[in-house]
Amino acid sequence: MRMSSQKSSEARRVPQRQRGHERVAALVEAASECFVEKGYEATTMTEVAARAGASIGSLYQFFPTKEVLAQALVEQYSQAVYAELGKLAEQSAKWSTEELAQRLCAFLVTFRKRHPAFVILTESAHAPSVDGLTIRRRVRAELQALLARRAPHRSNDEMHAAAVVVQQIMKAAIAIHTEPGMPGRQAAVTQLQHAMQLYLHDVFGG
Amino acid sequence: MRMSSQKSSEARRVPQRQRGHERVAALVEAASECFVEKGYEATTMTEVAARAGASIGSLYQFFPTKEVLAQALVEQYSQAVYAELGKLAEQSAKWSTEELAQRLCAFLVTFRKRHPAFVILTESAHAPSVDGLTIRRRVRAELQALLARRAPHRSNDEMHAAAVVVQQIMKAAIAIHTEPGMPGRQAAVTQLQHAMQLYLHDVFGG
Amino acid sequence: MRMSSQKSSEARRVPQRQRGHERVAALVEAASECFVEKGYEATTMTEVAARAGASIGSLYQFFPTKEVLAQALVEQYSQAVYAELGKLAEQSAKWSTEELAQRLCAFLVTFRKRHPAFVILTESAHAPSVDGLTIRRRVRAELQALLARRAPHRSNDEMHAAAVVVQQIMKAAIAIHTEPGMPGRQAAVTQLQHAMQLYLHDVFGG
Amino acid sequence: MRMSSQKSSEARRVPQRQRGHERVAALVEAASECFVEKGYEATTMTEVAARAGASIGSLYQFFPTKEVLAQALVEQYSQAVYAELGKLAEQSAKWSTEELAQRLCAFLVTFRKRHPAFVILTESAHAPSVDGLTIRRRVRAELQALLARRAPHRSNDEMHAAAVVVQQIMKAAIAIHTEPGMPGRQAAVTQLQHAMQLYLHDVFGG
DNA sequence: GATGAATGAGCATTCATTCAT
DNA sequence: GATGAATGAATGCTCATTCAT
Repeated sequence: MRMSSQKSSEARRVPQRQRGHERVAALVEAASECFVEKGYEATTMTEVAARAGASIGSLYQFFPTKEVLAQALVEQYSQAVYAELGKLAEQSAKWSTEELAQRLCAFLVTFRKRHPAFVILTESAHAPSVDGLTIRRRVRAELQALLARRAPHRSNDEMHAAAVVVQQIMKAAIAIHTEPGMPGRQAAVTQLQHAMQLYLHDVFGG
Repeated sequence: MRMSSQKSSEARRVPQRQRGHERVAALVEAASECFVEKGYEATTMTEVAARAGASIGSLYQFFPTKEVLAQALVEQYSQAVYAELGKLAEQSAKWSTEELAQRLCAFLVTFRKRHPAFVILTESAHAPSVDGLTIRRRVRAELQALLARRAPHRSNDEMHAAAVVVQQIMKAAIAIHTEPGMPGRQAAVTQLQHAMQLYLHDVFGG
Repeated sequence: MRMSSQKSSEARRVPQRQRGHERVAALVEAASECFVEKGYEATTMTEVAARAGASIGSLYQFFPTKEVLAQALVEQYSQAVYAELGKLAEQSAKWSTEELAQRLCAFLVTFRKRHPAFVILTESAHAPSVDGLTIRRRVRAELQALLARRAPHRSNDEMHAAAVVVQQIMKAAIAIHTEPGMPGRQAAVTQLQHAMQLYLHDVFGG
Repeated sequence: MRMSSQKSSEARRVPQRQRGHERVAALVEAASECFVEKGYEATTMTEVAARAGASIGSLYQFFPTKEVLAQALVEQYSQAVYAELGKLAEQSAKWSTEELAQRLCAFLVTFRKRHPAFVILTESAHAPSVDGLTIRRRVRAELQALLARRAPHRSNDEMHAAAVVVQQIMKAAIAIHTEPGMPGRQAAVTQLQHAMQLYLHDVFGG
């Protein structure tokens, strides 16, 4: 007796055997690599399968569409961001503004190192219907909550705007880390942190 | 005897007649629209030609590959950025730090409104071999020069780092302007300007 | 020692247990639905299995190919047609020509309502190698016998030709019943019966 | 200046050069053969192209979809049926009922010999969105008009029903002609004509 | 016997690019 | 120079069938 409706074009099929789980893991890993190296559009399902040591049919067994494949990755990663962001928020209470600025600037950079496909899939404007927007908003909401604890005297609207700014600076940190062959990269990172710190000071104290 | 007839197979052919210039203009315009609407990869040469009211053969007469077409667009636009950025630098001497911050945040946003394809082609990491990197560096250099006039006591390295930060904040402004359906967008923009101002104050005065 | 264990690789395996019979019944039922809804070619083994609540492997346990599956359906139904046609022939002795015409026109229509896959699989010229021809001939033979009782003075050849005509009119009845949204369908059916009656009169009496 | 909107998935592209017309003709011819031999679903675009001596890209240049290809065939043929049916109607006035019956039975059979794909594409229930229904209705309407001239005393509804019956008998003629290896085919055809004649007599005279 | 993962040839379709007219 | 037909490798995806567990 089945319950899940398998529309073949709806959701991914969930592996039910040991072998299946391993396959899916390899597939996801391979897909991640491909997306990072060549972007969503230029990644071919054939190559993903090949890189995972699977047949094309095997790939489609679990991910009925390239889009679903990308969504699965994003889903996986976005859960991780939320979780790690939550942890950051917890610890943030005991940090100085300077340390907070530093941690925030490092956050996405570090995350991207572990899950490189996340940022690529999320930012890519013309990628799939992977809803980067939804994720960005939720991240924003978490940041807003984090900041609000430190500036209880500010309105929600003020905190939202601040969260937007902080989020953009966090993204900027990635860009600086990512740009190939940038001279004085470390100094630039430090300056960005400094800018973040100045802004946070203003938000918390002003 | 023609002057400067470029025969290197990778360069676009320069139109020799009036009619040709109109053609090229229409082609470039059509390409720009397509790239904006669907991104580099998803844009087809056939559609560009069709939208310009030209035949596919005609398009290839002037732009021997899709990549060259994109590069032509970027070339055109990048000249414009440099020029406008130069003008900004000239005028910047008489502005308060606040006004400078505001102008910098508005700069790319305004530019993008006039030339939407520029940012798309430039940012898209996996698009063509359009060298966004070169452009980014030159823009950075211009910003560095602009900032250096106000902070003569700073070293070149310090100014480079500051230019990187400023550039990133300018890009952030685009992102905020571009995100669909963002609530409190105006407040966020204002906050970003504020962050820029705080940072510039520190750079100039500290 | 099993009796009649069919090992020829093209024959379906006969289920040995209670559970197996239920399975097969569900499978056949599901297949019937699929064939009716989407035709032979468009029906996938995977969907048949899913609709029967079975796994694809289970389906192949009993029906080694898609073709065998279709043949099993046709086999099942064709036995039923022969049987029902036999009953019709028995009763036909006591009917007026008018009533006979009416019954004949209704026969396939009624049968199709109970076993919709039969006609689809049988008529579809390019479907499987289901031998619709054989069935058509046997049905024809039964009709010929039925008619011959009423027209003993006619030769076999004459009766064969008449059976062909009657059979075609019976098929026509299905078409009229099946065409979607036909206006005045009832009147058309009545007219077809009338045509059948006129023809039978001629055959029997002329 | 173009006028026709080329939606690439909408309509077929019309050839504009000599070469193009030849290609299209060859393509259509090849498609017709394939559809006849294997039916709509089993026909592959690759084979159509190959049989026409064209590349697959060339085929898609003119027929953006397999469905459009089929529709083009049907369109072409249906215009021909209407025209020939019109001619038949004109001449029918001077025919005896017997001759009319004979001509009607022969009509589709003859047509099918010249355009074998027509019937296949039109009758195939699960083919494309080729609207066999629309064509069938229009043919029916023509038949109704033809019959109405001979039976002015009949109502429209009566004539419609009669047209349905006549059309079905015409289709039956095809079936009899088409069935492989039928013994006594000629006698059967004659009987079908006879049945048609009996029916027409009744309609016209009764 | 049941299950579901694995396979890969095959299909419709796309698109950058070339070339004859 | 312009036009549009030609090309074919490449892509996303399907599905009948096999097989290890």
